Amino acid sequence: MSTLAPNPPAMNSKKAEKISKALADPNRLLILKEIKKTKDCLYCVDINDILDLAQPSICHHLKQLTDTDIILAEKEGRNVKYKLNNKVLDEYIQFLEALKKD
Amino acid sequence: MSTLAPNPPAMNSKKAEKISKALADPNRLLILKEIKKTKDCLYCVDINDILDLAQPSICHHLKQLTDTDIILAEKEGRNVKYKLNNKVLDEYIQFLEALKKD
DNA sequence: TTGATTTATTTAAAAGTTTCGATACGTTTT
DNA sequence: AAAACGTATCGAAACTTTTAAATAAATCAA
Repeated sequence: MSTLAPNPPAMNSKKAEKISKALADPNRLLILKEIKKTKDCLYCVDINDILDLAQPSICHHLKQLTDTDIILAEKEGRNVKYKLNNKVLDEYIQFLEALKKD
Repeated sequence: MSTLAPNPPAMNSKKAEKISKALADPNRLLILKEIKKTKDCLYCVDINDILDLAQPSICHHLKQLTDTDIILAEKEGRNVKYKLNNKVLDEYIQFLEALKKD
């Protein structure tokens, strides 16, 4: 590991702000809860049954979540499946923990 | 403890959504970081030096944070001092943890 | 009591987000 | 190849949030 080009920190205020924004919506929290329920990954197609929203709106919310990497998308034919990114969620939690520790 | 009137859960999606919203702003994250720096509590008056915002805007941001109880306000003469509410932050973190565990 | 200081509220404009219809794109099925 | 299916993008309307000027309210100092 070079001493001249250190890795950027895993989480910073800018990223934490974006993740907070991604979590700041009831529909997106519902999506995350559904992903949890599946125990593995959730198909985009199934979100239509859960949220009372038009397809472009669901797409928009999924984009907010994937853009922060809090969920990961994987294409499977014409479907897309989503799963939680534990790593990023943990980094966000560490950022929050750091607000209290001193 | 009565079995007929159980306590509401400490954290739920609605509250988590509000806290996420409160955290979803760079100025508010800066306020939280400043509170951490003070090691105890931050005076409202000092936030003017930190944020490049008019006084009513600072007041607005502090209200977003106090409304979720993520910070606690205490009046001291004509000043107000703020400190982090570890309890609520921990409850929020537990909510996030619950999104991954199954 | 008067003036200075600090915080809160009101109002309104600017900026940002959410929503959906229309439509495009990629993949599978027939 | 054509139709069907699932997802993504565009554009515009509705809604929410952020900002600050003006002003009010509360406390302190002279």
